[in-house]
Amino acid sequence: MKKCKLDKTFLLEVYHRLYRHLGPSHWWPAETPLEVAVGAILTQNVSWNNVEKAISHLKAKGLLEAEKLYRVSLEELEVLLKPVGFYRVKAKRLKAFIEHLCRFHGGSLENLFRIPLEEARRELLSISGIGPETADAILCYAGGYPIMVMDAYTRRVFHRLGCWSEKISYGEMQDCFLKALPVDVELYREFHALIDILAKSICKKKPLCSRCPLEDLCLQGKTEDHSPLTNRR
DNA sequence: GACCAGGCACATC
DNA sequence: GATGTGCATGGT
Repeated sequence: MKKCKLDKTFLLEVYHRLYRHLGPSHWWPAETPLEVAVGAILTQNVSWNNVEKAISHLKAKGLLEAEKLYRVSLEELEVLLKPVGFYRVKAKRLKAFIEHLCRFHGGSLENLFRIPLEEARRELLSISGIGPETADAILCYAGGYPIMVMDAYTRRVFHRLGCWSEKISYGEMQDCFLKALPVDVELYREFHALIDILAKSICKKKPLCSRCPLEDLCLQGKTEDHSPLTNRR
C-alpha cells in the first residue's frame, strides 16, 4: 500500500510557499561542522535556546574541538551542559560521539565524511545516543550529504496536509521526500528548517490557520487534529 | 504552576 | 513489534 501522497510538484509548491513566507532560514547556526554535530546531539528534545547557552560555555572553555572534548572529564562536561536539560544523558552521548570520532577517524569529521553516505549513516547510528534524526542532521548540515532530516514536525505538518498517516515511520517519511524531491542538499537543508520554523511559529497553536501559507493545500480537506505541533508524548 | 522544547535508550508487555 | 517511561533545565 502506498504510504504517502507526496509528489514533486506538491512538495516543491509547499517548499516555495514556505520559503516566500519564512525563508531564508540560515540553518544550521554554527561556525564549524563539529559545532553542528554537537548542537545536533544537544538539541534532542530540548529548545535551541538552551543549546546555545551550553555551546557558548563550551566555546568559552575552548572545548569545541574533538581532541579537547575527548580529554575533558564527563563530570566537567555535565557541568557545562547543565543549561541544556537532560545534561547527564547529553554529556554521555556527546562523549560517546567524540570517542567514536577520535577512535576511528583521528578526531576528524572530515575523515568521517569521506566515506559513502550509507556507510557513514550506519556508523553514526551505531553510536549510543545517535538516532536517525541526529545522524541525518549531522550528515546533512555538517557533512553536506544529500539526506533530508525528518522529525515530529514533519510528520505532523504533512499529516495535517492529508499526505500520510500520523503513524508513519521516520524511514517511510524520508523515503517519500527523497523519492519525490530532486537530489539537492541545499534544498533538503532549507526545507527541513522551514518546516520546523513553520511549526514553531505561525502554526504552533492552530496548524493550518489563516496565517499559514499552506492553509489551502490540504489533499484531503482539513484534519480534525488541532492539537499543538509538539514533539511531546 | 503547567506546558513545551530541533530524541533516544531501555524496560516491559 | 509496540508502547511507556526516564532523562532535567529554562522560557512562556
